[in-house]
Amino acid sequence: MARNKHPEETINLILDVAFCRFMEKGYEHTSIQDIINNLGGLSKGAIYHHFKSKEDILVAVTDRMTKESNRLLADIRDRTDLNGIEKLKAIFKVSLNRPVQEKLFTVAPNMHNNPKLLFSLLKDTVEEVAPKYILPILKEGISDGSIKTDYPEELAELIILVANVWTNPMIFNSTVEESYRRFIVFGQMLKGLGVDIIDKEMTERVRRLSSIYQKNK
Amino acid sequence: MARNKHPEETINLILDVAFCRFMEKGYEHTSIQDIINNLGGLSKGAIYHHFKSKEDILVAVTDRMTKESNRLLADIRDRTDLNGIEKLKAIFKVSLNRPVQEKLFTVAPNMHNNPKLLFSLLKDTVEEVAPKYILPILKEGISDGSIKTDYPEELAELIILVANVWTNPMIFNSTVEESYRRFIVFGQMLKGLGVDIIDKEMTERVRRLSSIYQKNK
DNA sequence: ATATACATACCAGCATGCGGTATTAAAAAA
DNA sequence: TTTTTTAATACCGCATGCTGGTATGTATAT
Repeated sequence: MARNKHPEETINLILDVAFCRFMEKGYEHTSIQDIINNLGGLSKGAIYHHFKSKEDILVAVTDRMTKESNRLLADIRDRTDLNGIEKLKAIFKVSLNRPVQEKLFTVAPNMHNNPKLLFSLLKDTVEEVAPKYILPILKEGISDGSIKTDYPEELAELIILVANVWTNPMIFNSTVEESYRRFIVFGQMLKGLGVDIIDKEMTERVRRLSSIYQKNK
Repeated sequence: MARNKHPEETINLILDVAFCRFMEKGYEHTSIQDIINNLGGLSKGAIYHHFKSKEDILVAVTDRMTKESNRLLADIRDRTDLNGIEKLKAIFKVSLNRPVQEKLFTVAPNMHNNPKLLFSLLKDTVEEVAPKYILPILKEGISDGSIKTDYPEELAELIILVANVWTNPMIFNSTVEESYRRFIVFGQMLKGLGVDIIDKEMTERVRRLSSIYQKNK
């Protein structure tokens, strides 16, 4: 294949293919050759020109995954028309409704094959999402009186970790009803911590999302 | 090396070495050869005689890790001198005080290198510990009136997952004070869910445990 | 005698390294 | 402006060493 005038296209192609392979077969069971075979003519040299290792590809893939999701969170965080607790509620509402979520479910990744990718996302949740997006919102909520806690840092971690991990059917497989009940208990947990934001519309949305996921499994 | 009259010793030796290597270098970065080199003369044939694959070794290692901990839980679950909520409290008290916990901290395993091992433990927590040990206790608590919830299955998962994962410094690195605050927020969460079992003695124990871990890191 | 507990030799597949080539953009020369 | 030079980039594909795993051999315990 001839040299590409726009190498970013090549990089994106590699990431696209790698993402799909990782999701379908898992990171560990995807070989570089496997990626190459789905690259449409590109070779091993191309990959190692743009990425320094297989792991480097994984990092790039996960970065791309979290980046757009985090942009969404940043938008809500920086709004001025909502108070703290309203922003928190908005985050969950938007997260549940973004199309990417359905798209991801359609690819139906089985995180059981992907401990490495899973852990990257876990790490991102605690080390990036919690302090950069949830914590500022909680602090704002404390200021404006809509949220009460003595430990905003820890509360931010707990909330987003439980939401992103435990209620995630890609990680902990569950039936539609189990997902639904998990989300309800999650809501009770939040309420018990003084953050009452989960409403019927959201729990129903979880039911729908979960059934979409089940169908594509 | 000649044939061993007690093959279980060989098995245990392999598991001991593998455990250490996995903890130090991570499962993925530990090669079979690496294990062999620390086996004192044993060869590849020995390993593949007792274990069918590298992954099989990992499973055996994690099984050995969880087995004794689960026995502890079973003992409490089957006691007749405590009601539901007292058993739950006993579980956390005992878990925090067992010597194995300190021993494990002394090896100071870094779960960041071990997504696969971590995920095994995660899976065990949700699929074994929650339904087999925590759930029966919750149900007993519902019967005797000491615990109230409409979703005992999910509550069991949530409680033990947050306890085992989020408050675990081996997984989510944290300072002594952060560990302490996490555990307090965990206690608040439980209280909010109608399970008030975390007392001062336990939070102080967390502080001590965490400082032991920090020292050995 | 035979099943068990290992040892040894070997294999296919893997990630990665690397010498080489084609293409492009930029600078220099015309 | 056009042409030539230069150097950096994009890519190729085989070589290499290591990996998990297997096949087969051998000695020992029962």
